[in-house]
Amino acid sequence: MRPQKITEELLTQRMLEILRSRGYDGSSLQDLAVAGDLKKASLYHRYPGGKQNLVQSVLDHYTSLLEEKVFKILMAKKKKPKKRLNSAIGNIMDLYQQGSANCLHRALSMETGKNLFGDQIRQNCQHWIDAFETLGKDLGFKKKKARHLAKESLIKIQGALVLSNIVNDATPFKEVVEEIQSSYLDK
Amino acid sequence: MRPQKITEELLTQRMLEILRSRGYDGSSLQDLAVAGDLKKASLYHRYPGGKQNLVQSVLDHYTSLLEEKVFKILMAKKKKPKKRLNSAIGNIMDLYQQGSANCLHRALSMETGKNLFGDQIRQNCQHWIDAFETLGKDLGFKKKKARHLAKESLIKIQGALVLSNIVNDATPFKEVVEEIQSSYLDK
DNA sequence: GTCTATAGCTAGATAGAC
DNA sequence: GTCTATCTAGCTATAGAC
Repeated sequence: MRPQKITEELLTQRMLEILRSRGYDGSSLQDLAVAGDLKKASLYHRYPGGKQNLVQSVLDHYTSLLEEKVFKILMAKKKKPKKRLNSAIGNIMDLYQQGSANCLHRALSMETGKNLFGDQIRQNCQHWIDAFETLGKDLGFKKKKARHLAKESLIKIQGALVLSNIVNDATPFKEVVEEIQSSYLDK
Repeated sequence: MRPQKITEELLTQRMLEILRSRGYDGSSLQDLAVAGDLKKASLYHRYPGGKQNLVQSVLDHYTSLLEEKVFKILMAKKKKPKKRLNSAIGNIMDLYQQGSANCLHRALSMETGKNLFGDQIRQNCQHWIDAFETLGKDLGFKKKKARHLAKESLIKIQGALVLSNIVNDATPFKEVVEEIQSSYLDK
């Protein structure tokens, strides 16, 4: 077997950057191949199902990033809630590159991507809310308040990413992340 | 001169619906022509500059909708601030069809659209913040607090539209709109 | 003002050499 | 596993009839 020019892991990361900034329709196989220093045909060897298969694979990677770096940490009942929050917040900052990178969910939520990946994206959002709700309850908030804070965290992060992306300035994202952190710690 | 099959106004509205749901790259001239019951070539008669010219025209219409139905109303110093808020909020609900429709800004903010229309979209966001800040100050909030509420209104609306679109449920949008209204009226 | 026809290109996808 | 070459379908865009 001939060696890979680029590892699956690195290729996925490179393609994630293309997809989150250009969306499904805006990312051509040409673009995605170039990002991995490959030719189009090589992508079909790795992803026999074509573009949809390829993007699904990137979305799966993104999903597991969220699960590992955010949701699992927030729900790790054995650790102190405050530590969990701070750890998850740090990882969220990384995931969105301090506010300069888009959310893949948003990039794949235009009509085309919505039809292809809607269920998984919806589930990820649900897990986000569930994880933050668990954290809120562990920090002593009542269920209703915990649920509200959880939804608000998702909405504010999404909105701040949209705005930061539009104005080409990560400040809205950074401010919102701090606000979310405070909303859980100020009691 | 042969009569138009469809008015400029109605055609623009139809194309807005395509563009806000599919984005720039996801909306083909074929799609846009069909939405107005026209052929592709007819669009080139109306928009000689091609796709970019056409989308620019839709964005201009969207911009003036925001200016007329939201920003001007919020800043109409002669009327009572509470009336202005309620009127603008009602128009925002209409503009986003109670949460079932996307924001065109978001749809055009992926890489392609960002490069083509970024300046105008950025300016619209700035006007949103300025208008809500003016309202906040007129309602008696201090400048800093008014500015914060204004930014928050934009971020929450954008985030709620993303979420409502993903989960196919307008509830997040409706809740956020009510929260924003309350944040200005509860004092 | 709208249409048919078509140019020229790029998209996603496949076949087969190395 | 990666490549060159190629297919077909779709894209943006243009020319010219009515």
